[in-house]
Amino acid sequence: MSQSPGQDLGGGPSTSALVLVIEDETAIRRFLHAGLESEGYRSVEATTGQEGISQAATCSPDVILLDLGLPDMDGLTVVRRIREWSQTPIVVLTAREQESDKVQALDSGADDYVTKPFSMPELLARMRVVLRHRARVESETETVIVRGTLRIDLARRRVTVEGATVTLTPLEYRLLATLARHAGRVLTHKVLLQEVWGPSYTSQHHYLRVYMAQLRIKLEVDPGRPRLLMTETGVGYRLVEEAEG
Amino acid sequence: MSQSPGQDLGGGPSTSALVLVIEDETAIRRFLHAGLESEGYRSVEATTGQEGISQAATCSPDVILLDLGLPDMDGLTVVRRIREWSQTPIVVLTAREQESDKVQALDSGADDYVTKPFSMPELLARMRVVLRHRARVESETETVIVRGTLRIDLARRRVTVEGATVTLTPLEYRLLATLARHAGRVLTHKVLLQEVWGPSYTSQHHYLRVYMAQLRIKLEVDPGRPRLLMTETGVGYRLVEEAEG
DNA sequence: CGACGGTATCAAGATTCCATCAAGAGCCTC
DNA sequence: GAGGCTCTTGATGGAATCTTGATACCGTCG
Repeated sequence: MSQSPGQDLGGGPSTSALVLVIEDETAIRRFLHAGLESEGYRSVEATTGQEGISQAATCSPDVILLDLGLPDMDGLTVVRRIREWSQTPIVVLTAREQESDKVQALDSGADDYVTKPFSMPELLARMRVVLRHRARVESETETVIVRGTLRIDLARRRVTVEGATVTLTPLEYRLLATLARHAGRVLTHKVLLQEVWGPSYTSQHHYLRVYMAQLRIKLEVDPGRPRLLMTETGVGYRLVEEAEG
Repeated sequence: MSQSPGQDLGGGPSTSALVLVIEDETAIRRFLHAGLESEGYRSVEATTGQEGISQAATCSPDVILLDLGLPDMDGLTVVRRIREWSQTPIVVLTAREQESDKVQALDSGADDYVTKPFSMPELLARMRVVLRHRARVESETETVIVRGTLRIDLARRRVTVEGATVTLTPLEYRLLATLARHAGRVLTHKVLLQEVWGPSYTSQHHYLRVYMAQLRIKLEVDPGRPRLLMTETGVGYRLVEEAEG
């Protein structure tokens, strides 16, 4: 069952998986680099969260190894930022062994959590797991969604209406981004609450109402008659599939 | 990004995820059962590998928790046997912390590996990870049923007649979706009521009549002479197998 | 023909769900 | 600590949906 990084799904000549390593400590970075190389993976490195996020966008890696303890920004934020537009598997790599850290990272969108000191064989095995998931679902979500005058750029985290930038609060943006990532489909109240607020808020339907209203005020031409953010009574909400006339 | 025990696109009254627990030690089984129940998961239990494998086949769980140290057979074998025909996520649960065990289990097809003593919150978080993978796969599988001018897109929860979207109430949709999932077959009153309204409504035949009439008004060309939603007098209802001329 | 079991249709409460306004709490900046 | 922004929470009216009862239909059988 074990699967080599050089797995070739009928593509080009040498398609070894590309690993993005986001890690500030040089020693560990070298260690990882050596281990990955010996298994035939190609790797790209970043030493800050900012750099990591932009690398994730530009070099479209097959898997991301992320140290939570970066100097410039919170690791969880890095996970969430990447998840806003990318489904690339993320394996978190950290010295923190606290249960709450693990839960938070996993709920933020990480696919696995390995605590230092970790063993390279185990890390590699866990990478194979997330890679074989990915092999099954090779889907690239588009990063720019346009619906009429509304434009959502998930990678740049920018929302414009008729060309003018709309400033959204963090929660407003997350809600909109979640809907945008699944544009055209209904997302249930529960799913939305869980993705935007977290697993323990699944019954706070009220939050959704307030924030959907807020988004409509900022995005819709006539907030009373939404044409973009539709409500599916008793089920949830939906961002329209196509711009309508 | 996390996924709750109950993602529900109108599939039924209360669809919480089903967890198969394969564990021989009673104490741990109880502990797991309690933890799962408090999060709203339903669970099924097996105490041997054999039993576990057959349960995995019969009750089609959403995720499997598997103890590697079963009395009757090797845990790895259980993983492999299940993987021969099923993609259901498997989280391995064991006292063995040896690196080689982990690697073997993961490479055999397990999706995660948690060592005892484990914390329930962490286990639940890891379950959410594998469940949301699964949810993504499922939501991207297109299931579209076409009968003449009627088109039912189960993934998008969208119904159109001659291209025009028909707005259905939650109950209307659930009823239609249930019929559509078993298209061609007769569903008895009892089954329909149970799937759509819940187990305690199996005698409310009246509801069915009202809602079938409603669906026919919205979907049929001539509601008085149904060509799609057929009545099987004394038995139940049926969505026609093929579009008829 | 008339009764009967099962079915279809209609419409009016009852209930649930949704949009909106607004005030208070928490947090960060200055 | 003042001010601004954001998030949480409560209250309210209104819309959509569900439930329920009354009534008409339709074929079968006595």
